[in-house]
Amino acid sequence: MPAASGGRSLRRHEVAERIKRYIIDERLRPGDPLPTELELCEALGASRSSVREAVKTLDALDIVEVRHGHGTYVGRLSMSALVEGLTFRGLLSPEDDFKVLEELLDVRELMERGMGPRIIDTLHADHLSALEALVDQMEERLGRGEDIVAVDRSFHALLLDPLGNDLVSQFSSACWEVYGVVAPHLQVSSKQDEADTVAAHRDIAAAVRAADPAAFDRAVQAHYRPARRRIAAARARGAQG
Amino acid sequence: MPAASGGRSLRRHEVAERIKRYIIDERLRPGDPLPTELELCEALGASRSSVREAVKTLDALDIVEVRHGHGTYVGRLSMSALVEGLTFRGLLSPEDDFKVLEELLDVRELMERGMGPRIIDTLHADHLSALEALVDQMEERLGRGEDIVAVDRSFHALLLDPLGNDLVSQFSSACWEVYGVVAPHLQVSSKQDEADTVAAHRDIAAAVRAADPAAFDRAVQAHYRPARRRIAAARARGAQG
DNA sequence: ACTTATTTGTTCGTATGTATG
DNA sequence: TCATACATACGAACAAATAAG
Repeated sequence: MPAASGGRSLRRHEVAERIKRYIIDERLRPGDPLPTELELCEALGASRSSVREAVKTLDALDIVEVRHGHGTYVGRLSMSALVEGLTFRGLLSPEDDFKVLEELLDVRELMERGMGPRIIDTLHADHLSALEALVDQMEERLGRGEDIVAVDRSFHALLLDPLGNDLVSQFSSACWEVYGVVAPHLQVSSKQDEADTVAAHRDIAAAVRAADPAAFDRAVQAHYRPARRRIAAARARGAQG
Repeated sequence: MPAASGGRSLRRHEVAERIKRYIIDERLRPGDPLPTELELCEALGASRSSVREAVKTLDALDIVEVRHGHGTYVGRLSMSALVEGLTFRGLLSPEDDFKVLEELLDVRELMERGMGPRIIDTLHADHLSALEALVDQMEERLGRGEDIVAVDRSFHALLLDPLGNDLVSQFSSACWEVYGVVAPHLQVSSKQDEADTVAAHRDIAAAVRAADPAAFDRAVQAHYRPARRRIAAARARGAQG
C-alpha cells in the first residue's frame, strides 16, 4: 500500500518537505503553532510514525520545535544544528585534535577583523559605553577570582550584533559555543593570560571609540594571539605525552 | 519532575547521546558501520521507534547516514544541516526578502578578503595555473552562451580549499549553495554583467600571481559589487511592485 | 486539589521494500 | 529463484506532560 507514490522518495522526506512547504505557504513565523501529529497524519496521508520521524528531523534543524504535551511549533531557525554538528566533529577529531580549535579561532578573527570598518561605523555612544562597562566588569571579576568567560562572550557579541547581519552574529556565536565545549576536552585551558585578555579587550574598545580601523585590526589580532599560543602549547604537550 | 524542560529525560535524546558517545569511544570514522537498529535497541534498552527517531535526528545532522536495506553508518559530518536550515530561512523570509542574500554575500566576501594574505602565501604554481584555466574556461563558456555558475563556484572553492581550514571552505561553500537556491526564488538574476564577472575573476587571479595583497583585496571587493547591485535592483523592483 | 481533554512520548506487533549472496 | 539481513512503514495501545475547568 505505501508504495503507491513516486517510488524513490522516502515517506518521512515527503512529509518533511510538505511540512516545510506548509510553513512557507501559510507565512508562519517562529513560535506559530503547527497542526497536531494526528492532523498532519490525516492531511498528509501518512502514519503517525512517519510523521513523527519527519518532525524529528525538522526539530533537529530547529525548523520546528516540539513541546511535550503541548504541541508542535515553528522553530527559531537558530544554528543549533551547526553547533551540534561542529561539536561532534571536534570531539571525534579524526586527525589533529587541535586543528578544529584553530579553525574556530580563524573564523571568529576573520569575522571581527573583516567587520572592523563596519563596526566602527555602526557602534554608537551607548554601544561604546556598554563595551567599556563589560571590560570593567571583566577586570572586577578577574580581581575576585571569578570566571570571565560569560562577559568575554558578551563583549564579542556586542561587537557584531549591532551590524544587523544575523548570519555573521550567529555563526560567530556558534563558533564560540563549540570552542567552549571542545577546548576543555583537549585540556586547552582558558584560564591563563587573563590579565592580557582584559587588556586586549580594553584595546579593542579603545580602537572602536577612536574610530581607528588600523588600531582595531591590530587589537583584534593581538587578542587572539594568546589563545593560539595555548593551542600550540597543548599540541606540543600532546605530541610528547 | 525528572528534569527541566527540554531536558534529556526524553528517550530519543538519551539514545542519540549514547550513539554519539559510542562513535567517539569506538573511534569510528565516516563510513564505518554502526550496529543495526535491533542491536541498538538491545544495547540501549529502547524500543524500535525511539531508536529510529534518535537515528533520524543524527541523520539530519549528518552524524550518521542511513542506507535503506543496507545499514546505518557514521556520517560525513558535512554542513548539509546548515545548508538546509539557511535555505529554509531564506525561503521563509520573515522580514526583508533580500537581507538573507546580502548576509550570504557579506560572509563570502569576509572569508575571501580576510584570507587574502594566507591565500597569496599558500597557493603555488599549480594552483595559479588551475585558477587561470578556470577563468579561460569561464570566458569560453560565456562566448558559447553557456552557464558559468559551476566554473565560478570552482574558482572560489580553489581560492579557499588549499588553506586547509575545512570550516572556512565548507561554510563558504554552504553560503554559495544557499544563495543559489534562494536567489532564483527572489528573481535575482545572476545572468547580468557576466563579462564584468569574468574580468573580476581575472583580476583576482592576477593579484594572487602578483602576490599583491592590496590588489587582491580590491579585486575581491570589486567582484562582489555587481551582485550587490543586482540585489539592490531587485529590492527596488519589489518595493514598487 | 482533582478531574478531564488534548497532545506528544514510548512501546509492541506485523507487514513491506531493498540490497546482498 | 530463493534466502537472509536490514531498514521502512503502518497501526494500536498505553504512558507522561500540559492546560483548562
